[in-house]
Amino acid sequence: MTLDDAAARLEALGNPTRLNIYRTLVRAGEGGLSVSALRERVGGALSTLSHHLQKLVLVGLVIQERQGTTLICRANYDQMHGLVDYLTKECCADETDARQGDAA
Amino acid sequence: MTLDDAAARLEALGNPTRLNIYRTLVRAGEGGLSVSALRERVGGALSTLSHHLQKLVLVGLVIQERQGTTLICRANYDQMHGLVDYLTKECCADETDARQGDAA
DNA sequence: CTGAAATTCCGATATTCCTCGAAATATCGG
DNA sequence: CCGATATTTCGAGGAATATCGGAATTTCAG
Repeated sequence: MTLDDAAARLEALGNPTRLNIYRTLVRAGEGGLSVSALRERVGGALSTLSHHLQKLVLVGLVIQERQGTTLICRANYDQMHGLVDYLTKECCADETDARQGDAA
Repeated sequence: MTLDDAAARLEALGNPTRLNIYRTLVRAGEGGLSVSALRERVGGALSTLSHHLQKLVLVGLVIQERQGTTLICRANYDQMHGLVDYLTKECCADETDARQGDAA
C-alpha cells in the first residue's frame, strides 16, 4: 500500500459521519446493511449518506452488493486490516523498527 | 477515545503531505527533527509545514519541544497506538467482536 | 404497463482546506 | 542592543468538502 492509498483511506475515515457509518457497518457484521437501514442508525439525508458511502466504496473500505431494489453495504475488513498494518509498520515503529523497516 | 477524537486524528493523517510528515518523524526516532530539518525531507514552504505540524500537534499525534531557537518535533507513539487500538476494536471487529464489543 | 420502494444524480450553498509569500516574533551569541 | 537563525502568523486565492432537497433512475410486484 502506498502512502497516497493510506492517506486516501485515512481521509475517508477522517470524518465523524463517515467513521460512524463505517463503524456501524462493521457492527452490522457479515449481513451488512441497506442504505436506508444505515440511514435509520446514522441519521442525515439519504443523499448525504449516499455521497459518503461512495467515498468509502471508492477507497475500498466498503463493498456494495445489489439485492433487488436494495443495496447492501458491507465493511471490507481486508482493506481495514491493510490500513492498520500500514499504520503499524510505517507509523508506529519505534527506533528498533525505524532501522530495519526502512525498506518498506 | 471517542469517535470524534478518532476521526480528528484520522483526518490529520488523511492528507498525503501530513502523513508523510508524520512518517518522517516516526522514522527519525526519538531524537525527533527540527522544523527546518523536516522541511528538507518533505519539501514545500515552511509556512505550509508549520500549518500541518500544528494540526498534528493539535490532535496529539506530534509533540514539540523547544531547544533554543529550534523546535524539535517528535511523533507521539502513544497517541498513534491509541488510534490503531480504536480502529482495531471498533472497526476491525468481525461478528465475534461485534456482539461483545458493543459496550465500547 | 402502472405503482411503489430504494437509491443515486443534480444543482446549490456554506464551510473548510491547501498552499504560498511576506511580515512578525522568539531566541541566541556577542 | 544588534544581527542572525528558526518558526509562526497573516492574508489571500483557489480547490475541495459536507450537506441538503428534489428530480431521475432502477427494480420489483401485480
